[in-house]
Amino acid sequence: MLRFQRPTGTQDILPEDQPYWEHVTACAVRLARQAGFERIDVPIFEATDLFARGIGTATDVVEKEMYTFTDKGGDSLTLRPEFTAGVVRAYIENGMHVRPQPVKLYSVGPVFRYDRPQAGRFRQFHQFNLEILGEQDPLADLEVMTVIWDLYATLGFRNLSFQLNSTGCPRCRPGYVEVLRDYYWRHREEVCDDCRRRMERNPLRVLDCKAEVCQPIIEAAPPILNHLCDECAEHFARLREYLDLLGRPYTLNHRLVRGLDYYTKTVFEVWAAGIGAQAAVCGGGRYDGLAEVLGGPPTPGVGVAAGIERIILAMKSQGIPVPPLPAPPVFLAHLGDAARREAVRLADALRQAGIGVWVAFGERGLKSQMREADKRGARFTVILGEDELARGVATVRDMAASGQIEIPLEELIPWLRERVGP
RNA sequence: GUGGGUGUGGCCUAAGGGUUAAGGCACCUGGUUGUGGCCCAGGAGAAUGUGGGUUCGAGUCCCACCAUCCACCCCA
Repeated sequence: MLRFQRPTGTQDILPEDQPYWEHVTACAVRLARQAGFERIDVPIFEATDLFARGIGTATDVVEKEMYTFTDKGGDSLTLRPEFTAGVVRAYIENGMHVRPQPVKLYSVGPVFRYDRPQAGRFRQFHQFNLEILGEQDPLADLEVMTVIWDLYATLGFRNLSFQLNSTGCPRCRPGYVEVLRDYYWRHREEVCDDCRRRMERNPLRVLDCKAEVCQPIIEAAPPILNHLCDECAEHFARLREYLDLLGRPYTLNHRLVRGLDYYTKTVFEVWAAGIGAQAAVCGGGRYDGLAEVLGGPPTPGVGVAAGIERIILAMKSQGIPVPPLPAPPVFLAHLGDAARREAVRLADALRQAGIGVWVAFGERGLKSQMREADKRGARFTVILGEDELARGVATVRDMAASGQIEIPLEELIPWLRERVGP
């Protein structure tokens, strides 16, 4: 009977899964750097109010998914449910508006949401995050999209679906919301209870409703794209023009509205098949009003967050392979006290020389040590016994070829370095 | 927060209400002096999620709780 187990919705990422994590994050970081993004690390917890104001009090994330606690000083803190609010806070707090604009930042790490876990959904999960701050050019929108796009392509994905929409800005959205309200008012008897409530609190979200009865209503609803102001329409048109220029296929989805309040203009998600009902592997968009809401100078911004667990799930489901992590190529077996002392010295010298070594522990028979060498996947097993010691040599066995030769101890390092060296 | 499925060694699986809960994988040790994989032998490892109840008797039936999985909601 286990005394302790991991908290609900968390997971242990075991060694056998690490090749996926290593590969995904390494690819993501490489692509981000290549496009000029610099790394920023922000705290895992922040003032609760930062998220409440940044994400929006009417959102599910803030209403019911935050891990909030009071610390010993009486401050209300919250484990970050996303990166953007913290990154924008850091931009403001560190006066990054005086740097050459825009500032392009990436982050990787855990985020936390109190949800009921299910396939592809966890309470602690990990995101790879990109933000471009201080730039209103739709080229910035394009760039976060293409870096993410290239990440999926580099990883080897096929059949991903890019969903794109524009949700307007404070100038045009209120007008559209009115049009939508009128429309829903006329259909108030036909839509679900949730949507009647949504019309009051968070009108755009009705477009996202999955209820059967609402589907025909949504289909016939006035699309927001017909109600964008000139600026938003122009922005969206240029973004689409660039996407077409690059030949990046996407699906216009006028129902895509996103759960966070801060989005303006561009919103997008990428969906993957085969990972359960939670198909979104990333989501993002533009948030031109966020910096001001957080007390900073007016600063346009656009960003994206990719869920690493979901990427890995989708890779496994699609059978996408990842390179193995390097393990020590040399296993050092020893027999007897004197040989063990020499083995300790030798292992130290090999590692100093940059050669990875696994040294056998304990006093065991050679058979046992050979079995271990095999399981550890060593390319060479170096055997040091009394015999070898007396003659100043080591037996080196090539595990795959099943052949072995003796090498004088003083030649061992160069001999191995030549074959497995750094 | 709601609904459904599932809980037997580390993992997978067996046990028609009736002996000391069986097997496979993995793990460890041997199979002549110091040699891995295949094979063989042996070993260690579980009071069957927890607590009640029904019964002469419960891994098996009932209830509750917990955990987990899937789905709703929402999202990464």
